[in-house]
Amino acid sequence: MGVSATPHTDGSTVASELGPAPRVPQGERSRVMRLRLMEATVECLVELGWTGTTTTVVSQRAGVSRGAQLHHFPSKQDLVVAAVEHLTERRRHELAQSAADLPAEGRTRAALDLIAAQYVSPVFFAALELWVAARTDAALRDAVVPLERRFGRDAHAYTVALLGVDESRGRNRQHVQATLDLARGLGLAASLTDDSARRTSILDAWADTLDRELET
Amino acid sequence: MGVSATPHTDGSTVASELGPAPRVPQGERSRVMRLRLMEATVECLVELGWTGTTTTVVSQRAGVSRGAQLHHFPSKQDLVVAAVEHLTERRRHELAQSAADLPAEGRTRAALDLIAAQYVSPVFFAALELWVAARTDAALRDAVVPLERRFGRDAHAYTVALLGVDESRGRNRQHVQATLDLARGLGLAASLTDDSARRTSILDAWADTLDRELET
DNA sequence: CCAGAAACCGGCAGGGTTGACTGTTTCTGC
DNA sequence: GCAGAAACAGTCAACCCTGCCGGTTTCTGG
Repeated sequence: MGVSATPHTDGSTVASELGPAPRVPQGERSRVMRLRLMEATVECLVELGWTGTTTTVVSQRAGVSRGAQLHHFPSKQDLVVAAVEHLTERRRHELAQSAADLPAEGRTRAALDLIAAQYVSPVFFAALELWVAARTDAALRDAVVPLERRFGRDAHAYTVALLGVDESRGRNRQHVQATLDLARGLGLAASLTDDSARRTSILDAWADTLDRELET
Repeated sequence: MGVSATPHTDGSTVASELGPAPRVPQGERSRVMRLRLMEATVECLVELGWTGTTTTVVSQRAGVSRGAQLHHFPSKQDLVVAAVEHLTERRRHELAQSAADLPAEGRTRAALDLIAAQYVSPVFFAALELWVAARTDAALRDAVVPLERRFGRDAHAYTVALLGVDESRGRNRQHVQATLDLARGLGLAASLTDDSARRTSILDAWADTLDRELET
């Protein structure tokens, strides 16, 4: 056979050759692999939905062999639960990050935009897939409910801070919760059709309402 | 419930036995079969979710042979699309039916209960499954979007009538839409955990707000 | 340097879903 | 009453998803 070209390395260059062994510690390799798989899972949820998120597709998209995948996540349950936790962390992170400084003028309206943005985003759509799938999947539900509860608390606290309201006064607490539930409803609507104009109009009115209804 | 008819056999009963030919016209038989299949599809969506709604399970639940099912709905697409239309009709029907007479006292709050009830119900959960699945399924989306749009219009008109508002005034239109989106968000939340107490509290506050914000 | 462990690989079997196919029964029009 | 059409029944092949398996490579501790 052609002894000639095509030695595996083909790096027929001089000597040095790079240390053939990058020498990556196992803990790090494992961490990266798991992260890649969880990220790919979330991507699949966004683009293909819950039904389209199969272990095979996830491993392909992550560029991970099926064997390696099964090594890190023995069952699909394990993978999905890890992905849910990962996703929740991402949502909480995006939440904290978006706490930009708001203008004094029209602060409420600007805050509503920040909040609504959390619910009109790929990350929310992925969570929505999990949320709906969990309704009829006991195991998934057990994983989703507590995480969502925690996220809900964070979102609530975040909204309170953004709007600068005193929760103990009047019905401020209810108004904040209504704001979040409204945002969820708007996000759900946005998942099928782009209705940003309608949404803007509703939020405009809602901001004025809040300014009148919130007790300071 | 009790699936009546099932005239199979095993009726080892006495004599008379069969009225030899019930003589049911084909059009009627076909209509009944299709209806049974569509109903079973909706039931499966509610209880098993989109993923669990397989053609096999549907045919079993409907008490229809696989052959007959495939005769009426050649592909799963056909079945689901028909079920979506059927479901939309049911939703519109429930809508119209629930227009009970409201007390003059606390009319707004009572109206909100009627509206919210539309979004905290098995029928809504079935629609939710379809809604979410349609996000990543082009064919399903084409079937769902126009129907949902029409239902949205009906729901809007219904809400306007219930609340007795003049849409042309001020931001009444936005407030009505916000009410519906809020209801959607509450329904979504209710699909995972029973939070009726929280929901009641929010609606209480929202009723008062509406009474103040709606321009007469 | 060398066991042993962990990470990684690709193929395979079992189970399930879909839709097509061949018959059989029931109705319709003449 | 009789063809022909529609409704109905049950099975089968192709396909996909999941999880397991033996084997290989890479790292870790001594």
